[in-house]
Amino acid sequence: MAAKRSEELLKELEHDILTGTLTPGMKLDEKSLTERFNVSRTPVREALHKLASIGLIDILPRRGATVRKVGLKELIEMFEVMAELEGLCGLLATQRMTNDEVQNLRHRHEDTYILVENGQYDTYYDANVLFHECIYKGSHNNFLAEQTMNLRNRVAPYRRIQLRTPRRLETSFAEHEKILHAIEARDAEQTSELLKSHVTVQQGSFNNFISTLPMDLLRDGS
Amino acid sequence: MAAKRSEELLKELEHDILTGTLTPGMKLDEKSLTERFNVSRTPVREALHKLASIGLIDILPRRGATVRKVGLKELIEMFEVMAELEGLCGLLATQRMTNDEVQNLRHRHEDTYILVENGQYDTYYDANVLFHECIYKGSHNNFLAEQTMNLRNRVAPYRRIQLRTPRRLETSFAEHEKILHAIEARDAEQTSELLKSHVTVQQGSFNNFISTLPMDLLRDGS
DNA sequence: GTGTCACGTTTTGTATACAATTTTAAAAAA
DNA sequence: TTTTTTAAAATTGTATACAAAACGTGACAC
Repeated sequence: MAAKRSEELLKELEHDILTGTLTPGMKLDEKSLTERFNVSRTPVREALHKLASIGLIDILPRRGATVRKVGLKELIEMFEVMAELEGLCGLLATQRMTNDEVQNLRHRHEDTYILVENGQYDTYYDANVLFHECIYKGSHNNFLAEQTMNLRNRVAPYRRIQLRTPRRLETSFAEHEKILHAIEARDAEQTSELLKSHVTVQQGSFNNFISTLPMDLLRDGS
Repeated sequence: MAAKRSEELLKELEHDILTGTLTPGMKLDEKSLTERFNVSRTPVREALHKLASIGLIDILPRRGATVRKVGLKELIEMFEVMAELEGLCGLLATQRMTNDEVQNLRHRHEDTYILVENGQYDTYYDANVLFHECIYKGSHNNFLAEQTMNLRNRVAPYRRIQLRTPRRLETSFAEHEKILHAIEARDAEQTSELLKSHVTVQQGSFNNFISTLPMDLLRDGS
């Protein structure tokens, strides 16, 4: 897109936020970043502004940038939208995926079984992302796929928390199996419903998710 | 958000694109903009980058910025997502709007009747936007409302074209009446369905919309 | 006449200098 | 001790200067 250097910064900072190296609330002052990346303030500012418009950081006039803290209300709102987009992806994917694509998805799914058995949380998390991205792309609606991934990234800092919930992996794997089954049966409506609930409530309830969130990651007054 | 000056530029340029003063494909070179707004290149570049991340313009490395030309395929994809978001807004709004909010919406709707009778296209267009924004906000999901408005803005340059389709105003007004009726009846499912179809196919068919699009607004190969 | 290469111009990407505002810190007064 | 004021320091917003890459023009060769 834009400059080469500023694009690198963007990717790196985005990665840091998504993986939790930079947690919500942290300050990002320009000077430190210029030193860290050995560039001038100009590309740093461009990267920051891009992050801001993606929604990953907040920039207040004359007060610098901070990793975005999302209020509880907004987080719930985001999941509400996320569920709908994910459901639409599933609906369209079920109608539009070729048999080859479905088969590919099944293989990808079955390959993750070993990770569940060994309890490899981090690796499973990445594989999980890929599984869902396969469905996004399966919708054959590129714009939708990108929007959904963007939103997924935006809530990622908060999802990673709930990684180590007991039996989380087994539950996720079982739900994936059901979703895959619905796709193979070409039951679009059921795929959509399964995905909508899979996104947020995963296993038990949304309450579990909320309860396990460290409060300091949320905006004050939540 | 960011700087005061660059924020003004952003708004003004966005307005120009949304109203059609700047049409898809036009080049936006930095020098002209610095002269037009009497500022240096720095705020100009910031505004351009923001527009790029909103999706209204394209920035190619070392090749400048152009008002975004959306391919036909992508345009269809965007409307597919738009319909879903609009439908979700309607679904939630029907469940969550207070009686006062519904009443307010009805008044707003009835006020537009005079515009239909007089064939005041431009004024009706604005009123139409407000009507829909009322529903967005009625979802009581601020994040969803913003996302929907953003997407609406992104396709706005292409919607404005079809303004003068014969009997477009009457049809739109009648559909609004039906939507409003479903909301008043608290029939969330019907509201959602009505809105989904209202967004795109308006009156006859999506084909009509596609057919009336000036081809030079679309990317090559569409 | 057409195609290609070279040079000059234009435009973008980056760095740095300057201006303005906010934060902080300390000092003075209550 | 606490609060308020004030000034210095640090940080952000803007402008300009410099570097590098792309575009256009023109000349030369075929």
